[in-house]
Parts: sequence; structure tokens; C-alpha cells
Amino acid sequence: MSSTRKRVPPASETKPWVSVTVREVAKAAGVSTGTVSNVLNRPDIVADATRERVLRAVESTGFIRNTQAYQLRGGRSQAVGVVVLDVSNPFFTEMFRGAEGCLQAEGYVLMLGSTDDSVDREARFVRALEEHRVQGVLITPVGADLDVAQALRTRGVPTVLLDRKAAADEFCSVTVDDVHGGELAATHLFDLGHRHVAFVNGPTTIRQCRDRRQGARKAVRALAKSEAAELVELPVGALTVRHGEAAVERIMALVPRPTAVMCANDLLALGVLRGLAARGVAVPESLAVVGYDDLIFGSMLSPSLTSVRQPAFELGAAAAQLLLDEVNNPDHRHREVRFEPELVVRASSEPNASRRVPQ
Amino acid sequence: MSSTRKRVPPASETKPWVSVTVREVAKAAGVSTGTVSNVLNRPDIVADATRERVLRAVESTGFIRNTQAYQLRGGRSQAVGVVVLDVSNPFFTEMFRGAEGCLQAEGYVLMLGSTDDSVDREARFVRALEEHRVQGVLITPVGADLDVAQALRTRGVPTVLLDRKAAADEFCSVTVDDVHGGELAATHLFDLGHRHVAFVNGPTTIRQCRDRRQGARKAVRALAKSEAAELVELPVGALTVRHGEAAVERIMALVPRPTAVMCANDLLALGVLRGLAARGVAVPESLAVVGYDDLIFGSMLSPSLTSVRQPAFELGAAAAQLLLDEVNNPDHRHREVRFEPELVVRASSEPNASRRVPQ
DNA sequence: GTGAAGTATTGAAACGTGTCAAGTGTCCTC
DNA sequence: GAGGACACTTGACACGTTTCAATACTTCAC
Repeated sequence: MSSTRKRVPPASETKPWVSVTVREVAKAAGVSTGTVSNVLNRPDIVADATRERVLRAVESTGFIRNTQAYQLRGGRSQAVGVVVLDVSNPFFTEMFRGAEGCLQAEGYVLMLGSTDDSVDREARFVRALEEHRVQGVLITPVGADLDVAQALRTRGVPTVLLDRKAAADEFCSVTVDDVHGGELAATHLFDLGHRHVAFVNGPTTIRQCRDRRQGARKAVRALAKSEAAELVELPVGALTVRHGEAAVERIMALVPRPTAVMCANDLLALGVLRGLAARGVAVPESLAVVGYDDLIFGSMLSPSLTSVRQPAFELGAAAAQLLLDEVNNPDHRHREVRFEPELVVRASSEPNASRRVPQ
Repeated sequence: MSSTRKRVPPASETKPWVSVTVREVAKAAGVSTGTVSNVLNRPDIVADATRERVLRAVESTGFIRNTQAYQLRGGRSQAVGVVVLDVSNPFFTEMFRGAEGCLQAEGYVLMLGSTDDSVDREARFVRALEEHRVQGVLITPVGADLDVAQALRTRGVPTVLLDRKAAADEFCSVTVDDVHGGELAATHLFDLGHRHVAFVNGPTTIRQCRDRRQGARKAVRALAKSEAAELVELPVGALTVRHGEAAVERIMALVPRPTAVMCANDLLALGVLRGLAARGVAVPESLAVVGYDDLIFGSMLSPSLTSVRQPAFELGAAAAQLLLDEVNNPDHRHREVRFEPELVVRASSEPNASRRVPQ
């Protein structure tokens, strides 16, 4: 009876090469599977001779442990998800690198995905991460609310917010003070005497865009009545070179024509510079330009781009550390690691700017 | 007797929130686990009323399928590994994006890692990918031999070579003719009359660097005796902006001084331009510069950078397609998808270059 | 020679899922 | 109302690993 229930795998199911299991290693070494497992996980409790024999068997059979089974049994996941807005933005890849350095050293593999500021893509990707039972997630959330991150949290997935402040003490987060950064950029232009400034901003659904705008407005309000200035906002659809370039037409159409442009990030600024160059507008003489992020490429343009520096690599590394602490430390407390932005003045705003920062 | 063997989980093992299993869904819906599984995987064979009930239970319990268990049971892995030389090089992130687009649509998650041209890091990362039983790997192999890729192949992991030609019909691969590209760049400089050309090259352990050098040498040999030219090679340690900048000193020390510089990639070229600008060397008047990759940033410099364009995004997309075919198509044949490089002439080599390519 | 104490190994159970042979109905036909 | 055909549902097993109670084997002291 019961013998007829034995599963007989159909011929079609035979794979070209099935992977070596712990059982085969055990057979090769003449021990039980339990011992093999012990050799791999707690080598100290197994006798020297046996350990040696098993290790040789592991070598000769080409055994590679199956993480799925390991994890299924109750072991820790060795994967971490990283969710960013745009992989092609060097700011995010730098951040990724920072995280990669820390986490790869701890044996983690990083699953990377970009959302392109789409709620749908974000939901789909995070869903996939959850199905993979990742050990944690580093995420730059899309949109104003933190729905996705909250959902992760309630399901017990350690989550660190990248470049986004958490509400209360719900999450760990790494942030840069974008309000202050926006203020720095705008103030710099006002200090130079500009009174008509255009602000090429991305979608205000993106928190960074909102905050930088807020900072810029703050700078406007901080001016004495006698030196009142105007900040004209030009929203664009995405933070890309293409959108920056397209914005130039609108800048030039403004009346009165602005004497300076502030951009919500460097990609936009690079696009603006390109558009201005195509029209033969002199920078900074006819129009000063400042960006945000301080991508390395901005420093090599001529005119080189004034920008607000953010420590992308350090942001990623800090986020990774926070995640590791949340995972390993039993009495972990959520924290916010805050970095200060730094204005880097270059030629696009000051014709003969001596670099105020090395490199 | 046997009841004493029952496992009693120690208190320390209780997790804050254990994930919902198919069993709990079954209980909630008043059916068996088999039926739940059927609803999820072959909804057509289950009665409408039951399906509805189960789906509601899935919803209410917040069930998320455990990919590990799914895969362990024999299902397909939903992960693909991507191994590149350097995540901070926009060329590779563009490639990643191309692959991401195809693969995410098919439900795959991408595990990304950079090797920084280190054999060790490559080995470690690929090892981790194998432990995760990824469905396939897209890899830019480090070093001259294809050891790591070969190992993957013999273990039955579908592997596509990125930007690297396979020996025989061992692998699928996507490539750009780097020899031709190198030739294009060098020939361009010779056509402009340059006879002393410096070649800032990366480590020749990197295949791209070797091939581009070979192309450049070929261009030298193609010259008539009457117009013989000299190509001085300056090897540097890595393909980065920093290394390019550092090479400038050596360029300027050459006797006779070269009138043109060809760089193995755009990051090097950007570094060179930066170094030259710092020394006040006029480009292209005193020294012409060409790069390789045609990163978007090169087009925005002034002088804008002449470069050899490679369709990074398309490379990644093509690789993803090849992988999907290898995975899905039973009678898959290995293929090489070959792209042709394209010279984009800009101001860094020709003062008043009218762009020969739009954008 | 017996018991105690330690050391090394074993083997079965469990993790969460998909599969499939067997089982339970239900409806139709003769 | 017996039999067959059909439509769903069930439940045990297998995947590859780790864990842990139980066992086997040594050593040592009395």
C-alpha cells in the first residue's frame, strides 16, 4: 500500500546537473549528515580526524550550501534589499557602494532595484524582497507617506530609511538636512546679489525636493526688506539631465529674466548648463547656476558647478551599520544619523571662485 | 516515549513576528493546504467559490509566499546575479538598468555586486550567488581567463558574459568590438594629423583595455610609412577619474610631448581633462583628448569630450534576453550579440566639431 | 568491575511549499 | 439504482538543511 505512494520522479524532471547535497558529502566521508552540518557550523565540537575527512569530502564533491534550505530551517537570511529612486543617478550608486562595502563584508548579498519614483514599482519590488525573506531593507521611499516602509516594519523586516527622516522613533534613518542645504544654496545666490532666482525643482512628491524648496524659501524670508528677492519655481517631471535641459526654455521665457538658477539636484543642473551652452548663454555672467549633490562630474565642467555636497558614500555606510545593529543587537534603539550638507562654490556661480573645498 | 521527542522551542527563539504560512491561510479559509497552493499556482482547477474564499483568507492573513520554500520544493529561483567591475561607473549602471528592465518584468530580483577587478571579491560574490541558487548570472569577468564563469557553467548555472566574448559556443555573450573601437579612436587622431599620441590605459588584465590597445596599435600599423606615428602607452592602476588625473603629470613629462591623448575609458579621460585644466593646458589646441564609453557627462564638458559610444543600456537588455532564452527555451543555443562602437566627435579633439551624432 | 563523567556521533524531526495519487461527492445515463 | 464520468479536494511526502535528544564509546576513579 504505502510503497505505491513512493514518488517516482518522471523522466522529464531530471535536470542536467543537480547540486550536491549534504547527504552526498556525508556518504563520501562515511559519516552522518548531522556531523557534516557540525563541521560546517560548529567545527570545534567535532573530532579533528573526522573534521579533516569531512572537509576533504566537501572539497571533492564540490558541495555548496543551499541558502534556501538553511534559511528555511530557521537560519538567517543572507540578503538585504536596497531600494533607490534611480540607479543611474551617481548619487545613489555612491550610496549603494557605501552600503555594499559594509554588508558584503558581513556575508550579505544586496538586491538592488530602482523605483523611478513610481509607487507601483516600489510596491512590486518590496513585495519581491519580502518573498525572498530578506534580512533587512534600505529604502528611499517614494511619495509623501511611508506606507511601504510601515508595512515592512509591522511584518518585522528591519528597515532603514535612506535620506529620509522617520516620523518618531519608528525607523532608523540616515539623513542630510535638505532644508539647510536648500537654504545654503539660495543664500549663496542672494549673497552674490542675485534678486531674481529661478528654482528648477523636481516633483514635490519627492521629499528631497520639498525640503530643498522649503530651505530656499526660508532663505528668501531671511532677507531684510530692503533687499527683497524673488524665487520663481519651475517644477519639472523628474530629476534627470533631460528634464533640466528642457527647463531652459522656460527659464529664458521668464520676465523679468532671472540672473541665477538653483536646481534641485546636479543632474538637473547639468541639463540646464547644457541647454544654456547650446543657446550661448554665458555662465555665470548672464546666469549663475547652482546644483545639489556635488556629483564628481560637476566639478569637471567648465564652468565647474557650484553645488551642495552630500556624503553619499557615508550615507550608505551609515545606513548599513544601522541595519547591522538592528539585526544583531538585541537591545537596539532606532536612531537617526544626520549629516550636514556643505556648500561647494565653483565657477558656475562665481567667475573666479577659488575652490573653497579641496578636490 | 516518542512524545518526549517533540520539539519544544525555547523561549529565546520566539520572534517578534513570524510570517504567515500557507497552513494558516488554509485554516482561515477552512480548506487544506493543497487547495491553497492550487489557488496560488493553478487557480483554474479550483472551484470559483473556494478560490474566492481562499483569496480572501490570503488577503486577511497577509500571506506572503516564502520563496525559499518554493524554490526548495523544486520551483525556479526568482533571483539573478549581476557581477560588474565597478558600480560607480555609469557605464555599468546603465547596463544594469537595461537588464533590470527586462528581468524585473519577468519577476526576477537582481543581486548586484562589484568586483573592482579583484579576483578575490569576484570569487566571494559568485560563491554567494551560488549559495543563493540564483537562476542565472550576468557577469563581467575579472582577469584573462574565464575560470569563474566556467565553474558556474559546469555547475549548471546559466551564465551570460557581459562585454566579453566567449571562447567557443560555451556561453552566451554580449560584446562590443573593442578592437574596432580602439582603432576608431586612434585613427581619428591620426586623421587629424597627430603623430605623437599618448594612450592612457588601464590594467591589461582587463580585457577591454587589452582590446582597445590592440585596436590602437592596429591603427598605427595601418598608417603609410610616410606618415608613421608613435603611440606611447601609459598604464595606470584602475579606470577611475583619480587615476586619469594622476596620469597627466606623466603625459606632460613625455619627450617629445604628445599632441593627443587617447584614454581607455571616459572616467580616465575626465580625469585627464581635469588635470589638464588645472595646469592650464588648452584642449584641444595644445593637446587633443578622446575617451571611451560616451558617458552622458562627457558631452557636457567644455570642451565636450570626443568618445567612442557603446550602447550600455542595450547591452544589458540583450544580456537579459539571452539569459531568459537560456532559462526558458529548451533548445537554446548559445549566441553572441555583438554591437558596433561608434565614434562621437566633439570639441576635445576638433575645436569646432559639428556634432556628428545627435544629442 | 562498576559507576560516573566526559566526548563524539547519530538520526529523526522540522522549516514552508508544491505535487499527485487517492478520495469524496455530484450528476448523468441506461 | 448501479455504474461511470466528471469536478474538486485532500493529505502525505519530498526538497536540503540544522538541531538536539539519545546513543555509543573512552577514560578515569574507586
